[in-house]
Amino acid sequence: MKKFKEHTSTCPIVHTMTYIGGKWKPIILGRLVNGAVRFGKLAVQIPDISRKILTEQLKELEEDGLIIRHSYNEKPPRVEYELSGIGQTVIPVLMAMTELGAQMHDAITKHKRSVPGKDHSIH
Amino acid sequence: MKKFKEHTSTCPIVHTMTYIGGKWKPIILGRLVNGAVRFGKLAVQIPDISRKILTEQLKELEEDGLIIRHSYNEKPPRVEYELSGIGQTVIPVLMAMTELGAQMHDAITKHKRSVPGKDHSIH
DNA sequence: ACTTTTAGTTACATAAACGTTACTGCCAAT
DNA sequence: ATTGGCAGTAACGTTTATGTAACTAAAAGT
Repeated sequence: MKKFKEHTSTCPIVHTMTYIGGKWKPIILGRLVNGAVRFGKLAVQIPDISRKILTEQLKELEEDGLIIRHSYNEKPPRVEYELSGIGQTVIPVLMAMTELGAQMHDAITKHKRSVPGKDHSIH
Repeated sequence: MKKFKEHTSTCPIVHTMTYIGGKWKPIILGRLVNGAVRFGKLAVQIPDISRKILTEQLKELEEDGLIIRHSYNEKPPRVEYELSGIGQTVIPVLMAMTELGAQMHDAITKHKRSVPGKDHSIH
Protein backbone atom coordinates (compact mmCIF):
# COMPACT_ATOMS: atom_id res chain seq x y z
CA MET A 1 0.00 0.00 0.00
CA LYS A 2 1.52 3.23 -1.11
CA LYS A 3 1.20 5.58 1.79
CA PHE A 4 -1.13 8.53 1.88
CA LYS A 5 0.29 11.95 2.43
CA GLU A 6 -0.07 12.52 6.14
CA HIS A 7 -1.24 16.03 6.99
CA THR A 8 -4.93 16.77 7.23
CA SER A 9 -7.02 13.99 5.83
CA THR A 10 -10.36 14.14 7.56
CA CYS A 11 -11.91 11.34 5.53
CA PRO A 12 -12.45 8.35 7.82
CA ILE A 13 -12.11 5.94 4.91
CA VAL A 14 -8.59 7.25 4.34
CA HIS A 15 -7.75 6.33 7.93
CA THR A 16 -9.18 2.87 7.47
CA MET A 17 -7.21 2.36 4.27
CA THR A 18 -4.06 3.48 6.03
CA TYR A 19 -4.25 0.55 8.41
CA ILE A 20 -5.97 -2.25 6.54
CA GLY A 21 -5.44 -1.08 2.96
CA GLY A 22 -2.91 -3.66 1.85
CA LYS A 23 -3.70 -6.39 -0.61
CA TRP A 24 -3.44 -9.09 2.05
CA LYS A 25 -4.33 -7.41 5.32
CA PRO A 26 -8.10 -7.86 5.20
CA ILE A 27 -7.60 -11.48 4.16
CA ILE A 28 -5.20 -12.15 7.02
CA LEU A 29 -7.45 -10.43 9.53
CA GLY A 30 -10.35 -12.45 8.20
CA ARG A 31 -8.53 -15.62 9.22
CA LEU A 32 -8.13 -14.40 12.77
CA VAL A 33 -11.72 -13.56 13.61
CA ASN A 34 -12.30 -17.00 15.13
CA GLY A 35 -9.28 -16.87 17.42
CA ALA A 36 -5.53 -17.22 17.38
CA VAL A 37 -3.89 -18.98 14.41
CA ARG A 38 -0.31 -20.06 13.99
CA PHE A 39 1.95 -18.74 11.29
CA GLY A 40 2.16 -21.99 9.37
CA LYS A 41 -1.59 -22.42 9.34
CA LEU A 42 -2.08 -18.94 7.94
CA ALA A 43 0.40 -19.74 5.19
CA VAL A 44 -1.62 -22.83 4.27
CA GLN A 45 -4.98 -21.11 4.41
CA ILE A 46 -3.79 -18.27 2.19
CA PRO A 47 -1.91 -20.30 -0.41
CA ASP A 48 -0.99 -17.46 -2.77
CA ILE A 49 0.84 -15.34 -0.24
CA SER A 50 4.56 -15.92 0.11
CA ARG A 51 5.97 -16.47 3.57
CA LYS A 52 8.03 -13.34 3.26
CA ILE A 53 5.03 -11.16 2.55
CA LEU A 54 3.01 -12.89 5.22
CA THR A 55 5.74 -12.11 7.73
CA GLU A 56 5.90 -8.49 6.66
CA GLN A 57 2.18 -7.93 6.75
CA LEU A 58 1.88 -9.56 10.17
CA LYS A 59 4.64 -7.34 11.46
CA GLU A 60 2.89 -4.22 10.21
CA LEU A 61 -0.41 -5.31 11.69
CA GLU A 62 1.35 -5.91 14.98
CA GLU A 63 3.08 -2.53 14.93
CA ASP A 64 -0.26 -0.85 14.32
CA GLY A 65 -1.66 -2.77 17.27
CA LEU A 66 -4.30 -4.65 15.32
CA ILE A 67 -2.94 -8.08 16.19
CA ILE A 68 -0.92 -9.61 18.99
CA ARG A 69 1.97 -11.98 18.43
CA HIS A 70 2.47 -14.82 20.89
CA SER A 71 5.80 -16.54 20.59
CA TYR A 72 6.13 -19.75 22.61
CA ASN A 73 9.69 -20.66 23.33
CA GLU A 74 9.55 -24.24 22.03
CA LYS A 75 11.50 -26.29 19.56
CA PRO A 76 10.40 -26.28 16.82
CA PRO A 77 9.05 -22.79 17.40
CA ARG A 78 5.38 -21.97 17.75
CA VAL A 79 4.01 -18.51 17.02
CA GLU A 80 0.39 -17.53 17.13
CA TYR A 81 -1.37 -14.38 16.04
CA GLU A 82 -4.67 -13.09 17.32
CA LEU A 83 -6.79 -9.99 17.02
CA SER A 84 -6.18 -7.32 19.64
CA GLY A 85 -8.91 -5.14 21.08
CA ILE A 86 -8.38 -2.61 18.33
CA GLY A 87 -8.27 -5.44 15.83
CA GLN A 88 -11.71 -6.57 16.94
CA THR A 89 -13.14 -3.27 15.79
CA VAL A 90 -12.25 -4.24 12.23
CA ILE A 91 -14.57 -7.24 12.31
CA PRO A 92 -17.65 -5.36 11.04
CA VAL A 93 -15.70 -4.31 7.96
CA LEU A 94 -14.53 -7.88 7.40
CA MET A 95 -18.08 -9.16 7.77
CA ALA A 96 -19.36 -6.63 5.25
CA MET A 97 -16.56 -7.57 2.86
CA THR A 98 -17.35 -11.25 3.23
CA GLU A 99 -21.02 -10.65 2.59
CA LEU A 100 -20.25 -8.49 -0.40
CA GLY A 101 -17.69 -10.74 -2.02
CA ALA A 102 -20.08 -13.63 -2.07
CA GLN A 103 -22.57 -11.71 -4.23
CA MET A 104 -20.40 -9.32 -6.16
CA HIS A 105 -18.28 -11.81 -8.03
CA ASP A 106 -21.26 -13.38 -9.77
CA ALA A 107 -22.87 -10.04 -10.50
CA ILE A 108 -19.72 -8.58 -12.04
CA THR A 109 -18.96 -11.67 -14.07
CA LYS A 110 -22.46 -11.42 -15.51
CA HIS A 111 -21.98 -7.71 -16.16
CA LYS A 112 -18.72 -8.28 -18.00
CA ARG A 113 -20.30 -10.86 -20.28
CA SER A 114 -22.95 -8.35 -21.37
CA VAL A 115 -20.51 -5.42 -21.64
CA PRO A 116 -17.24 -7.03 -22.69
CA GLY A 117 -13.97 -5.14 -22.55
CA LYS A 118 -11.23 -5.11 -25.11
CA ASP A 119 -10.25 -8.55 -26.24
CA HIS A 120 -6.52 -9.08 -25.85
CA SER A 121 -6.44 -12.68 -27.03
CA ILE A 122 -4.58 -13.78 -30.13
CA HIS A 123 -6.58 -15.35 -32.94
CA MET B 1 -3.71 -3.17 -6.63
CA LYS B 2 -1.48 -5.96 -7.71
CA LYS B 3 -3.81 -8.60 -9.05
CA PHE B 4 -4.52 -11.89 -7.37
CA LYS B 5 -3.78 -15.11 -9.17
CA GLU B 6 -7.09 -16.04 -10.76
CA HIS B 7 -7.92 -19.75 -10.45
CA THR B 8 -9.78 -21.06 -7.46
CA SER B 9 -9.98 -18.53 -4.71
CA THR B 10 -13.06 -19.32 -2.68
CA CYS B 11 -12.44 -16.65 -0.07
CA PRO B 12 -15.11 -13.95 -0.47
CA ILE B 13 -12.78 -11.29 0.87
CA VAL B 14 -10.43 -12.01 -2.02
CA HIS B 15 -13.28 -11.29 -4.42
CA THR B 16 -14.06 -8.05 -2.66
CA MET B 17 -10.43 -6.98 -2.76
CA THR B 18 -10.28 -7.76 -6.45
CA TYR B 19 -12.86 -5.12 -7.21
CA ILE B 20 -12.46 -2.44 -4.55
CA GLY B 21 -8.95 -3.21 -3.38
CA GLY B 22 -7.15 -0.21 -4.82
CA LYS B 23 -5.76 2.56 -2.68
CA TRP B 24 -8.33 5.02 -3.96
CA LYS B 25 -11.37 2.98 -4.93
CA PRO B 26 -13.12 2.87 -1.56
CA ILE B 27 -12.48 6.59 -1.17
CA ILE B 28 -13.92 7.37 -4.59
CA LEU B 29 -16.92 5.14 -4.02
CA GLY B 30 -17.45 6.82 -0.67
CA ARG B 31 -17.92 10.12 -2.47
CA LEU B 32 -20.64 8.69 -4.64
CA VAL B 33 -22.95 7.25 -2.00
CA ASN B 34 -25.04 10.42 -1.94
CA GLY B 35 -25.58 10.56 -5.66
CA ALA B 36 -23.83 11.48 -8.89
CA VAL B 37 -20.73 13.69 -8.72
CA ARG B 38 -18.82 15.29 -11.54
CA PHE B 39 -15.21 14.59 -12.30
CA GLY B 40 -13.91 17.97 -11.25
CA LYS B 41 -15.71 17.83 -7.93
CA LEU B 42 -14.22 14.44 -7.16
CA ALA B 43 -10.78 15.83 -7.90
CA VAL B 44 -11.36 18.64 -5.40
CA GLN B 45 -12.86 16.43 -2.71
CA ILE B 46 -9.94 14.00 -2.92
CA PRO B 47 -7.09 16.49 -3.11
CA ASP B 48 -4.20 14.04 -3.03
CA ILE B 49 -5.22 11.99 -6.02
CA SER B 50 -3.84 13.05 -9.36
CA ARG B 51 -6.24 13.54 -12.25
CA LYS B 52 -4.59 10.75 -14.15
CA ILE B 53 -5.06 8.23 -11.38
CA LEU B 54 -8.58 9.44 -10.77
CA THR B 55 -9.36 8.88 -14.44
CA GLU B 56 -7.84 5.41 -14.36
CA GLN B 57 -9.62 4.32 -11.25
CA LEU B 58 -12.95 5.60 -12.50
CA LYS B 59 -12.46 3.70 -15.74
CA GLU B 60 -11.75 0.48 -13.89
CA LEU B 61 -14.76 0.94 -11.66
CA GLU B 62 -16.87 1.54 -14.73
CA GLU B 63 -15.53 -1.54 -16.51
CA ASP B 64 -16.32 -3.63 -13.46
CA GLY B 65 -19.82 -2.20 -13.51
CA LEU B 66 -19.64 -0.56 -10.09
CA ILE B 67 -20.25 2.94 -11.38
CA ILE B 68 -21.96 4.54 -14.37
CA ARG B 69 -20.44 7.35 -16.37
CA HIS B 70 -22.78 10.02 -17.73
CA SER B 71 -21.22 12.26 -20.35
CA TYR B 72 -23.30 15.31 -21.26
CA ASN B 73 -22.40 16.75 -24.61
CA GLU B 74 -21.92 20.35 -23.49
CA LYS B 75 -19.20 22.94 -23.76
CA PRO B 76 -17.35 23.01 -21.49
CA PRO B 77 -17.88 19.28 -21.00
CA ARG B 78 -19.73 17.80 -18.05
CA VAL B 79 -19.22 14.24 -16.88
CA GLU B 80 -20.86 12.69 -13.87
CA TYR B 81 -20.29 9.41 -12.11
CA GLU B 82 -22.78 7.52 -9.99
CA LEU B 83 -23.07 4.18 -8.27
CA SER B 84 -24.67 1.43 -10.32
CA GLY B 85 -26.91 -1.25 -8.87
CA ILE B 86 -23.91 -3.43 -8.21
CA GLY B 87 -22.08 -0.42 -6.83
CA GLN B 88 -24.85 0.09 -4.27
CA THR B 89 -24.04 -3.29 -2.76
CA VAL B 90 -20.67 -1.88 -1.71
CA ILE B 91 -22.28 0.72 0.53
CA PRO B 92 -22.37 -1.48 3.65
CA VAL B 93 -18.62 -1.95 3.37
CA LEU B 94 -18.10 1.77 2.94
CA MET B 95 -20.30 2.50 5.94
CA ALA B 96 -18.35 0.02 8.05
CA MET B 97 -15.08 1.56 6.90
CA THR B 98 -16.32 5.05 7.71
CA GLU B 99 -17.43 3.97 11.16
CA LEU B 100 -14.13 2.21 11.77
CA GLY B 101 -11.85 4.94 10.52
CA ALA B 102 -13.37 7.45 12.88
CA GLN B 103 -12.40 5.38 15.94
CA MET B 104 -9.36 3.51 14.80
CA HIS B 105 -7.09 6.43 14.09
CA ASP B 106 -7.22 7.72 17.66
CA ALA B 107 -6.86 4.25 19.11
CA ILE B 108 -3.83 3.40 17.01
CA THR B 109 -2.15 6.75 17.60
CA LYS B 110 -2.52 6.12 21.32
CA HIS B 111 -1.20 2.58 20.92
CA LYS B 112 1.86 3.78 19.06
CA ARG B 113 2.70 6.27 21.76
CA SER B 114 2.73 3.52 24.38
CA VAL B 115 4.55 0.99 22.17
CA PRO B 116 6.77 3.15 19.98
CA GLY B 117 8.51 1.74 16.94
CA LYS B 118 12.04 2.41 15.84
CA ASP B 119 12.88 6.05 15.97
CA HIS B 120 14.33 7.24 12.67
CA SER B 121 14.72 10.87 13.62
CA ILE B 122 18.08 12.61 13.82
CA HIS B 123 19.12 14.08 17.16
C1' DA C 1 24.67 -38.95 11.07
C1' DC C 2 20.83 -37.46 8.74
C1' DT C 3 16.27 -35.65 8.13
C1' DT C 4 12.23 -33.17 9.61
C1' DT C 5 9.77 -29.30 11.51
C1' DT C 6 8.74 -24.24 12.39
C1' DA C 7 9.13 -19.55 11.76
C1' DG C 8 11.41 -16.96 9.95
C1' DT C 9 15.56 -13.92 7.15
C1' DT C 10 18.55 -12.44 3.20
C1' DA C 11 19.52 -11.23 -1.34
C1' DC C 12 17.88 -10.36 -5.52
C1' DA C 13 14.44 -9.30 -9.25
C1' DT C 14 10.09 -7.80 -11.41
C1' DA C 15 5.67 -5.82 -11.92
C1' DA C 16 2.22 -2.84 -10.63
C1' DA C 17 0.87 1.36 -8.71
C1' DC C 18 1.42 5.96 -8.36
C1' DG C 19 3.04 10.55 -9.56
C1' DT C 20 4.43 14.99 -12.39
C1' DT C 21 4.37 17.78 -16.17
C1' DA C 22 2.82 19.19 -20.31
C1' DC C 23 -0.64 19.01 -23.79
C1' DT C 24 -5.51 18.70 -26.31
C1' DG C 25 -10.30 20.45 -28.05
C1' DC C 26 -14.04 23.29 -27.78
C1' DC C 27 -16.88 27.18 -26.68
C1' DA C 28 -17.81 31.49 -24.14
C1' DA C 29 -16.36 35.56 -22.08
C1' DT C 30 -12.93 39.54 -21.95
C1' DA D 1 -6.81 37.70 -30.11
C1' DT D 2 -6.34 35.91 -25.69
C1' DT D 3 -7.86 33.70 -21.59
C1' DG D 4 -10.46 30.42 -18.77
C1' DG D 5 -12.99 26.25 -17.64
C1' DC D 6 -13.69 21.15 -18.17
C1' DA D 7 -12.41 16.47 -18.70
C1' DG D 8 -9.39 14.33 -19.96
C1' DT D 9 -4.67 12.00 -22.54
C1' DA D 10 0.43 11.14 -23.44
C1' DA D 11 4.96 10.55 -22.18
C1' DC D 12 7.87 9.73 -18.81
C1' DG D 13 9.88 8.70 -14.13
C1' DT D 14 9.70 6.96 -9.32
C1' DT D 15 8.36 3.99 -5.57
C1' DT D 16 6.04 0.19 -3.43
C1' DA D 17 4.47 -4.11 -3.37
C1' DT D 18 5.17 -8.51 -4.29
C1' DG D 19 7.68 -12.60 -5.81
C1' DT D 20 11.46 -16.54 -5.87
C1' DA D 21 15.09 -19.17 -4.13
C1' DA D 22 18.26 -20.23 -0.84
C1' DC D 23 19.48 -20.17 3.89
C1' DT D 24 19.21 -20.32 9.38
C1' DA D 25 18.63 -22.50 14.34
C1' DA D 26 17.76 -26.11 17.56
C1' DA D 27 15.68 -30.15 19.18
C1' DA D 28 13.40 -34.47 18.30
C1' DG D 29 12.76 -38.60 15.55
C1' DT D 30 14.89 -42.68 12.70
